[in-house]
Amino acid sequence: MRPCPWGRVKCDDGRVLTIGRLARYVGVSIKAIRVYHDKGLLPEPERDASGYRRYGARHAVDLIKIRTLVEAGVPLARIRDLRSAADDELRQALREIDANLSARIRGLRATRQRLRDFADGRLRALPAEVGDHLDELRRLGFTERWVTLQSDLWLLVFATYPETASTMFDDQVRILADPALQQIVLDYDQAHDLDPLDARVDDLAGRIVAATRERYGSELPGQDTDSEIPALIQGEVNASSPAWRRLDTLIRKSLGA
Amino acid sequence: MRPCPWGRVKCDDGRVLTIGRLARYVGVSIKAIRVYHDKGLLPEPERDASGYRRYGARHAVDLIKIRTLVEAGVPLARIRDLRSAADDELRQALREIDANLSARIRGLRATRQRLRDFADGRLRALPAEVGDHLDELRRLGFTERWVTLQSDLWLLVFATYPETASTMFDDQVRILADPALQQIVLDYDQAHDLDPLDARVDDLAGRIVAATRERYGSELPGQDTDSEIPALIQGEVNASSPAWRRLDTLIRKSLGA
DNA sequence: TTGCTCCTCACGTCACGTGAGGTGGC
DNA sequence: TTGCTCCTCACGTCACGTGAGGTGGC
Repeated sequence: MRPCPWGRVKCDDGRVLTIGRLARYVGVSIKAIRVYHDKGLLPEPERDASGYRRYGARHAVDLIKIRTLVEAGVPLARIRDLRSAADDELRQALREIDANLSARIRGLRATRQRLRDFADGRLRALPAEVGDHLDELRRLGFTERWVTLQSDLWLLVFATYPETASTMFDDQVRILADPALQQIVLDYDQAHDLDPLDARVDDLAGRIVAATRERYGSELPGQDTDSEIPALIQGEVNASSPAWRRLDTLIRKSLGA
Repeated sequence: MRPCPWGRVKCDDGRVLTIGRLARYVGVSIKAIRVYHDKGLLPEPERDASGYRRYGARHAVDLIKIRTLVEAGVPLARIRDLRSAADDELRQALREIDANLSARIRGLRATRQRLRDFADGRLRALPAEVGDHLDELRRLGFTERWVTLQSDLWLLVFATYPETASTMFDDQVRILADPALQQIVLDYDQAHDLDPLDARVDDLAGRIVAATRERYGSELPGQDTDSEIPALIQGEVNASSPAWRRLDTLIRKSLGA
């Protein structure tokens, strides 16, 4: 190797890099550099006789920092402001950016996993057991409205909570296997068209509360989850029938939820 | 738990979610959903009596897929095209997206490490040894031009190749410690102002080639690196002096590079 | 002279965000 | 009636990309 194989970077006046060389060197576009000038991220260098910008090593180093922050997802305006920030303010900002970056990496990993689930077809069709379950509902005398509702419901639950969906589904299957509980669900379905003030609504609410207490005790499931899915789904159910709406109100009051 | 705590998702006609509910549910903005409609990513649902869009579970599932692909960085136009893609084409696309995602995660990790280096001040000032080295150069009789050149050079190298910069630097220090090699570097510095055709240029080139062969044998360092930094730096050196330019040509020819 | 790089507007793009002005359900 | 959600333009924004039309060095 020659005594100074990397002995060049500057010429006589110390600024030799043209904008194109600087861009290729640091790995950003020429346009990006000009934008950084316009927005005050990178000081404009002096011009040579032809009006060309001439950059020195200092610019290259600054630009590398800027590029790194841009890659980290920091807005250009923020990067500009950080130029004039105090030292500990800068440190604090870098800590935040680091935490942000770490969150984004975790998010991308989750995204990757979800895409693999898609590729595995986990979302293209519901598990076969769900189809069997829907057929079973029809056989048991549930309305088509109820079956469709259940179909869409499980699609959503399996799509958004694949980890716990199977557990929830198995619970439903077991409920349907108990004749007394099955009857309650059938009555829930039929209550759709009742007058909200019909005594049968009150009666059904009482039976549901009792069955729920017996099955789950005082620790109601679905309360500890941080998802808003239960609330959303119940809201949609309520929207479709005044009787169902009143049923929900009564149950909610009794269970103290 | 009530027999059907998540039995709601649809009302009579099967589409109960308004755009706002759907948006909150899936975790995207209302505007984003409307954009996906406009660009053909998500089919427009039917409207209710008020002209409001009413969505079903199918839309929610589709939207979750879209959001996941968007998070993965897939352009909207691409996502739209994938809707009508054949099955194995889709699988191929998902493989590419996965590879892409993996590369982005790696990139973000590298960015994170570089930001930590910045925070540690590894770039704010050069290592102290570099400053000592520059002082040493002045003491040895190098021109200020050479010293400035070296300063900017090491700033760049340490900024872009922190891993190997120290190795390269140590090599330079050892070269300067050898009196014969030191003289060659001094002559390189002085050659800046020679006439390119001066016989001393040819002589210096010969000595550099011999010294390089002796020091590194046939295996020249810097050739195997995938970086274009050496070439860039040499280009800048050459630009500042016709004599240096000719020197580079002669050396290059002799070493067969 | 040719080809390459550079210059400065200026408009385009991508994925939305943000009112402007109006309507519909509890 | 009030407050909330929804509707449709339409323009704004962020970080550049992309010519348009012209100049300068080998």
